[in-house]
Amino acid sequence: MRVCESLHSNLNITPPGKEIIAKALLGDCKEVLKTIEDNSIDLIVTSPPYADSRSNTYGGVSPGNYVEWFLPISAELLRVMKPNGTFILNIKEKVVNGERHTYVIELILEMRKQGWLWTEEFIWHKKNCYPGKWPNRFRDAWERLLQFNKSKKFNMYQENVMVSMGDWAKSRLRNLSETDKTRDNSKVGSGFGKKVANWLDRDKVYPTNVLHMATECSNKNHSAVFPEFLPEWFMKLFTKEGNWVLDPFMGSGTTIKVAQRMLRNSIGIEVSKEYYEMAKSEIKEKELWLLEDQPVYETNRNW
Amino acid sequence: MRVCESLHSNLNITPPGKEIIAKALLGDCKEVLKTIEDNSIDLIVTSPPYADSRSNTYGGVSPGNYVEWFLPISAELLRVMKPNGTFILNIKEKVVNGERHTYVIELILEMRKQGWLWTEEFIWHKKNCYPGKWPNRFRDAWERLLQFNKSKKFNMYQENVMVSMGDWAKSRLRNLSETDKTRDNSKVGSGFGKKVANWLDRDKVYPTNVLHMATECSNKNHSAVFPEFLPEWFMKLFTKEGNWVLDPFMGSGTTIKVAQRMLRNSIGIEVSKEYYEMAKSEIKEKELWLLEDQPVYETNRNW
DNA sequence: GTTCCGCATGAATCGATAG
DNA sequence: ACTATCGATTCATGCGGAA
Repeated sequence: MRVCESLHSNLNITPPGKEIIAKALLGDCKEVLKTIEDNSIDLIVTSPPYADSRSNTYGGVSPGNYVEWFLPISAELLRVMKPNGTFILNIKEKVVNGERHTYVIELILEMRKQGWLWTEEFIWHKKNCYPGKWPNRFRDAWERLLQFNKSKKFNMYQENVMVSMGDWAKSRLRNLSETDKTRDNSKVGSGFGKKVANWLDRDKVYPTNVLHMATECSNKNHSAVFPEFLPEWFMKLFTKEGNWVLDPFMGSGTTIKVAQRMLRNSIGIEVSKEYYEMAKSEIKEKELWLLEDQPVYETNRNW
Repeated sequence: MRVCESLHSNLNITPPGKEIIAKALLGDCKEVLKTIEDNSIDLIVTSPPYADSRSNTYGGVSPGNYVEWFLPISAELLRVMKPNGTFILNIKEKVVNGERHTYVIELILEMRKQGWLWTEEFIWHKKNCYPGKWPNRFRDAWERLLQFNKSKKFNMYQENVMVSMGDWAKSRLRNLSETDKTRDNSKVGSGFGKKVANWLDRDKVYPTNVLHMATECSNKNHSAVFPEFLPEWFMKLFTKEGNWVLDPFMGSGTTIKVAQRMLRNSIGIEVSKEYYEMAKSEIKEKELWLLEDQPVYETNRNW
C-alpha cells in the first residue's frame, strides 16, 4: 500500500515509515560530488550541458574540450555509485563544421578506460523535434541515452516498464492462451507469487531500447529540455522505493522532483543559483512515507 | 516522362536514351574495388557483414579485428567516390561480454583519419526486431546508418523524400498506431499510375533523421535483412537518374536491383558465389531508358 | 472477395555445460 | 580460466488456409 501525498495533507496524518529525502545542492558538481559517500547511489541520471550550448548558464564548454571537462566528473560518479547501480547519460553530439563532432564517442572510449562498462545505448526518439530546414541535413529527432555500469551484475526491474500490447495483437493473443498455458506448465515455476504476476502481465510486453517520448513543451526557464518521462522511466527500471538517485546537472530539478513523487531519495547538484532556487522551491526536503510493496505503475504510453 | 519496363516489353519499343547498367562482380571487394575508377561513384550504400555473424559466408570477422579489416576497404571507397558523393554505412555493434562493443565508434574515428567526414548518423528504427528476453537488457530495435562524405558540399535532393503532411500528422496523433503504421509501411506500392498532382497540392514536410522501416521477412536465402526501403530511400535522397551507385557487400543484390528499377547505374560486389549468382539472375545487365525529368516518387510511408 | 487465425521465423543474447 | 556450442527466451510480420 502506498500512502499518497494528498492523504497526508488532507487528513494531516503523519504515517509511520521512512523519510524520503530530496536534496538540492548548489555548486560545481565536480567539487560538490566529493562530499558524497562512496558506493551510495543506485541510479545516476542526467542530461549535462551540451557542448557550446547554454553558454550563458554553464560557461560554454567547447566541443574540443568536452571530454577533458567531463572525465573528472565521471570519475567522481564512478566512485559514488553502488556496484550494482546504473548511470544513464543523455547526450547528443553537435554539428561542428558540417560534421557530427566526435566528443561523445570519444567520451565513451575514455570512460571505459576509467572503469565504466558501456552496457547499452538507448535511443530517445523525439517525435516532435525542433522544426527547421537546412540544405544538407534533416531535423535531428533522436538523442543518445548511454547506459554505463560498474559491474555486469546490476539491478534491473524490467517488469516495471512493461507496456500494454496494441488491440490488434491483444485480440490475437486471447485465442492463443491455451497454448501459452501449456507452455507455462512446462516451465519450472519458482513460486506462487511469480505465477500471479505472469498472469497479470499477460497483455504486456517488454519495451525495446528505442524510447518514444514527445519532448515536453514546458514553460520553465531551464534551457535543457529534460522531460519527466526520462528520469521516471529509468527510475522504474533501475531503482526501487527508498533507493538513491543522483542528478549532477539538476537544472530546474526535474529529476529530484520525479524522484520524490516516486518515493526515491535524491540528490541534485546545480551550479546556477537561479535554477537551484527554482528546484528548491518545488520540492520538500524531507517527507515521511509508508514504504511497503512496490506499487504497480500503470503505463499506457507507447514506450 | 518515365518509360517503364512494361511498356518496353509489351510494346517492343526501343526508346532513345542512355543505357542503364547493373553490374554484379564476384570477388573480395577489397580487391575488386581496385578495378573501379577514381571519383566515379555518386552513392555507396552497403550493409557489411556484422562482426562474428554470417561466418559461414564471409569467414566471420571478429569484433576485435573489425576496424582493421574494414579500413582498407573504406580507403578504396574513398578513392572511387565522387567528391560530391555520399557513403551510407549500415552497421550495429554486437554485445560482447555484456557490453556494447566499441568497434563501430572506433571505426568512425579511424575513417575520419582517412579523410572521411562523419556528416550524420541516421537511426533505423526496427519495430519488428529480434525477440528475446534477458535479465539485463531489452531487445535491440535500432541500427546505425552512418553518413560519410568526402567534402562538405555534397549532392542532396531533399524534396524527393518528403512525406505528406497528412500522414505525418496522423501518425503523430495516434498513440498506439505503431502497428498500423508498420502495416502501411509493408505495402510496397509502386506508386506508378497514381496522379502526382494530388500529392503536389498537399503540404509536404521533410523527414527527420529517424527512419521507420520494418525488416523484410522474405524467403530469400541471404541471411542479412537489408530491406529495399533502405537503398531506395538513400538513392532518392542522394542521387539522380543516371548516377552511379555502389554496394561493395551486395549480398543477394537488393541494392543493384533497386538501382535498376530507379534508373541508376550500379555496381555490386559479392564474395560468395551463391549470392553472386542469385543477384545476377535478378537483374539485366543493360537496359535502355528514356531519361528526362526526375520523376516524383510518391511516398505514403512514415519516413 | 474479405477478414481472421495459426504458424514459422528472424543481423539476438544470456547462462549453463562441455572440451 | 577461457572458448565453443546449445537451449531457452520472445514478438512483429507475412503467408496460407479457413470462415
